[in-house]
Amino acid sequence: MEITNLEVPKKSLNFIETMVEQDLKDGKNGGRIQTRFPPEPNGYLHIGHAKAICLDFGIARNYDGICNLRFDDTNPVKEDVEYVDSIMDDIQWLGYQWKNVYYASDYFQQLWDLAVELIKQGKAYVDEQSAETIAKQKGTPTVAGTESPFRNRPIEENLELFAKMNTGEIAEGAMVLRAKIDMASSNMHFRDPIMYRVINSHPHHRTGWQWKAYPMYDYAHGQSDYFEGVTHSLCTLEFEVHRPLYDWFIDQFADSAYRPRQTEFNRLNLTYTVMSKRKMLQLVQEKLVSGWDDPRMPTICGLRRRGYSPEAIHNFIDKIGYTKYDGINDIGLLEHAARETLNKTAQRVNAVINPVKLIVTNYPEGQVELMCTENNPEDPAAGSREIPFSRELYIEREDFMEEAPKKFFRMTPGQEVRLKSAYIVKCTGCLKDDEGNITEVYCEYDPLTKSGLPDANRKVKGTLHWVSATHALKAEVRLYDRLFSVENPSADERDFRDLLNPDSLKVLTNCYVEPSLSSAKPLDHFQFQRIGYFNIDPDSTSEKLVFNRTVSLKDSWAKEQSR
RNA sequence: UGUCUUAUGGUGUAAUGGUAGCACUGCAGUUUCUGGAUCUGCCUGUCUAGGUUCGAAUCCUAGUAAGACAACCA
Repeated sequence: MEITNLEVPKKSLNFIETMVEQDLKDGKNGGRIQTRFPPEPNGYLHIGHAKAICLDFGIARNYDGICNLRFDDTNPVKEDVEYVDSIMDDIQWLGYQWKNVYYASDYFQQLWDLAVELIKQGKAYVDEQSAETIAKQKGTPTVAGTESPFRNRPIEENLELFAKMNTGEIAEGAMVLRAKIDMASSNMHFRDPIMYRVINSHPHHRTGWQWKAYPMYDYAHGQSDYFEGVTHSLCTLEFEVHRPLYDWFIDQFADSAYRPRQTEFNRLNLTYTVMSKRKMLQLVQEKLVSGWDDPRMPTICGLRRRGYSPEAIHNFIDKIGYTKYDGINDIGLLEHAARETLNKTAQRVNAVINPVKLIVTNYPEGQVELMCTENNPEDPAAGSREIPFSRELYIEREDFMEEAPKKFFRMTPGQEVRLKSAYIVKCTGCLKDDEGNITEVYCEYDPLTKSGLPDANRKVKGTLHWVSATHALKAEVRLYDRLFSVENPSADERDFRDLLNPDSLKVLTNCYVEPSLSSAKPLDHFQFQRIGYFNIDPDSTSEKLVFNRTVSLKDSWAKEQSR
């Protein structure tokens, strides 16, 4: 008998999926589903874009549709090919493939022709007023605007001037083309919006100096959607007020029942993070971070370098959902998604990041034993490996206390602890230098408690990680923490640069890791046992290993201590 | 004194007129050769006031609060 998955609860749909399914049911647009991801190539993609990418590409994937990548490159002043390449890399790294790559600049001629058409219909005009005057005439949300004196100039004159706007004869800022709609509209975007402006100071990254007049977003975006056959144009909430204009432009030219439809969802806000391109660019340019891929940045490349896997990011995006409520997500949820994903996949290794020497005084000098240890207790298929044990080891400095509180289950004189995958040892004391710093810790091992032997099953409160002093590899470890010290930097009145967390990066240069790590490659991720998840930084070389901390393990002892 | 949008535990998100659920966080416990992970339990919520209905988080009205919109940016 066929077993159905009746017990598996159906994941509830978000409001956009609900709409898509309804459209499909209604046979809208011939049952076609087409989305697009429309970045402007003026910056690197961040986790907020990942949310949009997962929606745009995910809808297409789940409903048998297509998703195109379209660069919204209508402003040559800000855009650059550098960004085009990184954007494509990041999308693919997230696991998506577009059907086609398009550029709004592909449509410059088509858009131009349509604008000419609009002028001929008397629905657009060339305005010669300054930007300031136009802004002043726009009125305010509660006060109607006033009409431009150029609003009713003859169609022939408009056509002539519009042509000149693109030849270089007209100075930048001297003229614009405006749609003639309604200067008294309660929607500010209807007060004769600008369709074209002159830019002749910058070449376009694809069309060079060919165009001098460039279309504005409201005109270009919707028409591009229309040209391509987009059915669902998904964007963030701040474009809600633009939607009537989006529809207006399409209504001017549509020649069939097909209509792209814009739907807005909430953008991603994260605590202890800024998500604005402008602020991120400032952090990079002012060298407050090491670059767009600084592991503290919320950029996709930053998260990648930090050690986040695409799965971890998908896991996070799945948890936060899509709604119309503009809230702020706890970055702890992103960190949780990383732990949850990495826990199942990360190879466990021993690394001591703040070392103190531990000498097993009754262990034969010169002897080395290879201890067998699991690669990942969460994944039996991950197998096991051997790690060398010897008389002189390194353990974490914090794992020893000369005078310890009752609940300290680690190394302290007279107390037994387990050295993971090796022996149970009893601490016998320590050596201090003249200033009272602990330089060596001593213990004795019980040969009958080697892992795997019956006596090893003895209950011991604490288990410590360790590396063999002579076999360990020296490494640099970069401990990253939240970039900002306040929960919502964007809502803070102070300059966001004054809100940076001074402890967001700590570099530890005197660390030791187990020898198996010699073959690790950049971006390989690991769990440093009892410490956290780490990956290999691209700066790493075979002479000098460099690790980044992705996220720490939950630490209930630290919590206990901070009470 | 405009237009548009939103309001469910501390945070995010479900419930599509019919028992307010899930995740994160927090707390307590279980278990453990990672003070991790696992497992269990607990705390905490429908903005307010009316209305429609046998029945409202859901529909209607009015308030309140929050956000977006007045770039030759996207």
